[in-house]
Amino acid sequence: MKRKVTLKQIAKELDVSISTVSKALRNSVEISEDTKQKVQAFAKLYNYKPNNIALSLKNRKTNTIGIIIPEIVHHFFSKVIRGVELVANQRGYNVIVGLSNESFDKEVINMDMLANGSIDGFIISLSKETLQLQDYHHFNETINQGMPIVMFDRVVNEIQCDKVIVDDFEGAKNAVEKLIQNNCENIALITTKDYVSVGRLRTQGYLEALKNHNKDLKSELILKLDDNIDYEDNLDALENEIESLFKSSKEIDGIFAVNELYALTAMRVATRLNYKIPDDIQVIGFTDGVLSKHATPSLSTVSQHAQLMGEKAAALLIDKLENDEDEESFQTQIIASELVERESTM
Amino acid sequence: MKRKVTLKQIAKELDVSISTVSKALRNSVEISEDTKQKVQAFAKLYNYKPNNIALSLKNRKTNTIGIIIPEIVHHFFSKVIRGVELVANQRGYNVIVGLSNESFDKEVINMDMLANGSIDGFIISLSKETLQLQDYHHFNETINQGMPIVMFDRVVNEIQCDKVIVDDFEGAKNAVEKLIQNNCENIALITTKDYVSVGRLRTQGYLEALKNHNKDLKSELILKLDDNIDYEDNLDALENEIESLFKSSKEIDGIFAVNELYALTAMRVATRLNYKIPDDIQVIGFTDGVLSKHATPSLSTVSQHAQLMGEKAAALLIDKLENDEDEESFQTQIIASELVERESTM
DNA sequence: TTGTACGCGTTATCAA
DNA sequence: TTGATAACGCGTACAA
Repeated sequence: MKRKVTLKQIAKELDVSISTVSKALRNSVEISEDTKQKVQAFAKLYNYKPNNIALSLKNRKTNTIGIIIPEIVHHFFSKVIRGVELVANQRGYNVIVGLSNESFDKEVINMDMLANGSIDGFIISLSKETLQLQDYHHFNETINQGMPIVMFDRVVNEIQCDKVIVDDFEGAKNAVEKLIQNNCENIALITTKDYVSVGRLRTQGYLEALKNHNKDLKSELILKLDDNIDYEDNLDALENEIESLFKSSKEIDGIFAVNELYALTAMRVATRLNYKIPDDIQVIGFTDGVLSKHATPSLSTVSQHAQLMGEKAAALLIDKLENDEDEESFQTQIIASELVERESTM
Repeated sequence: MKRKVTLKQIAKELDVSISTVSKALRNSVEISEDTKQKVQAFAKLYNYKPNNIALSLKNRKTNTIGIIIPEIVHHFFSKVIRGVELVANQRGYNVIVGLSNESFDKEVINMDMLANGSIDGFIISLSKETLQLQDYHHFNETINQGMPIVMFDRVVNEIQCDKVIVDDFEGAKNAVEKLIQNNCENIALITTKDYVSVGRLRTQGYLEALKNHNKDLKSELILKLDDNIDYEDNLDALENEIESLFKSSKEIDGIFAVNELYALTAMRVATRLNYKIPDDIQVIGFTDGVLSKHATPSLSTVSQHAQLMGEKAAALLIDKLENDEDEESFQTQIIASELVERESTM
């Protein structure tokens, strides 16, 4: 087992100084051809590679970016990571992943672990708990220490940084207008409580669409679910909620749901109640997930272009890292959503 | 914007030496209570945290582990990451993620990027291309340089290291025996070409189950698909292949598929051909994915316990990292798979 | 009780 | 053309 070889070892072996070796390997003109050849050959033989940690310390630059997300077993977030990784790698950066698991404390701990020199900047989507507590001190502290942050998807006005978001409002509005176009008269909304920013915006998009088409807002058509409950492990509860919705208003002929699970479950409940999709009821969800495509009938969705969000976030961050001029200007990039029509709409 | 504070700055500010500060912060008995208090108060005020990079360099230990996977937008792999991250964080490690994207070259590049000091050890699942090329030099080099590797799921005998795998053979055998128990007479197998180790083992499990129950092997019941084709973007092609299978042998009443997509598509094709599931045909897939649970009918699967694999892999790696005694003994941990029965079987 | 010196691996600057 | 030195930030053995 041969340990990793260092400049020092090469220098000793060849009986030259460390700095000569360093220069020779970087092809400095200061060094004679002879020495260069000798050193380079030796280095190649022993597969010398500079130690990244030493370089990071010296350059005060790790070439690593940290991404903190609430959950990784989720298509949206894993696609974002894929996008981040793609751009990061292209530009010579590594990606270190931290999971907050929707917990404020874990978010803080993870950031603390990384903020002490391990990375050059953060890409973050807020945990639900953080959104509820509205405690953003850890972000502001990090930013104050000169470490740039790019937030995506779940963002918040209180934090001054670059942001990448999807046009939740427009996406929702377009989806609902599509349903209206398709002659839906009573469009239900299945959404989350308001503290999750994206849920709120999508709800507003729904309202706006109704307003634009002079449709009355009927409160019995809106189902606000507690996003803290993991309905994935509790499908019965979710089905019951949705069934109540159907029963409280028998004329529902369209559904817009702010996530995949709600939309899918709505389809299942509707089918069980003998509605035909899309003839009796049309459904659109807001998601980048895979379930929609494989559902029967397949579910029309508002696609969020998660991977693109990741790519943009990484590009934004790296641009900031590599532009020394620390102009304190922040931008918010908005990714256009896209309505993907499948069998659940006409 | 206050930059991160260092020992040096604190020392200067308080007019003591750097080492005094260092010792005071670590509560050394060498330092007077007075000085300690003063230093600690100051450090707290300025939120001093030791620089990880400097520590890594000094200790030649990064407390970071690298995980290289073929693909992140995939439930199996993201669950593995979740498991790795869970254990790593508990034990004070960070996780840096590299994606090979099923490419040999990217696998090598990613490992090179990380192997030069950035991490203490690797957790890896081989890319398809690596499995095909059977070129494992980069792993052996890494191991020879004293960096431990733990491989999971897609492993290979040629590499001497710790491994975590699911009992693909047993899992497949049990699944097929379940179908036999449920009175299936003609059980088809939808699998991949043999270079992917897990596909091969699952195929062998199928064969073994038939043999154990004195069933003849009918080659027309076995469909071997090219795993290099991304059927997710090419569902029609997949459906055609499977439809041919059905047509070449009309008596199929059971299907075992080595992944979720194959199983799901088989169900869809069967339904289209007017088979009733599970009455006419029963189906079992091998997967940890979400599609199975939400499919109609829901799909029975052999669960791989991906998160547990990640946890075990991380524990194995960290154990090795923290046991200085470099006994060269490698173990292979086998995770028991579990048959999850849903509506596609009786 | 405090401070000095050294080393982790690298590069840049300056001296020889 | 080559080498010595300092610096990045930290911890520790040893000296004062």
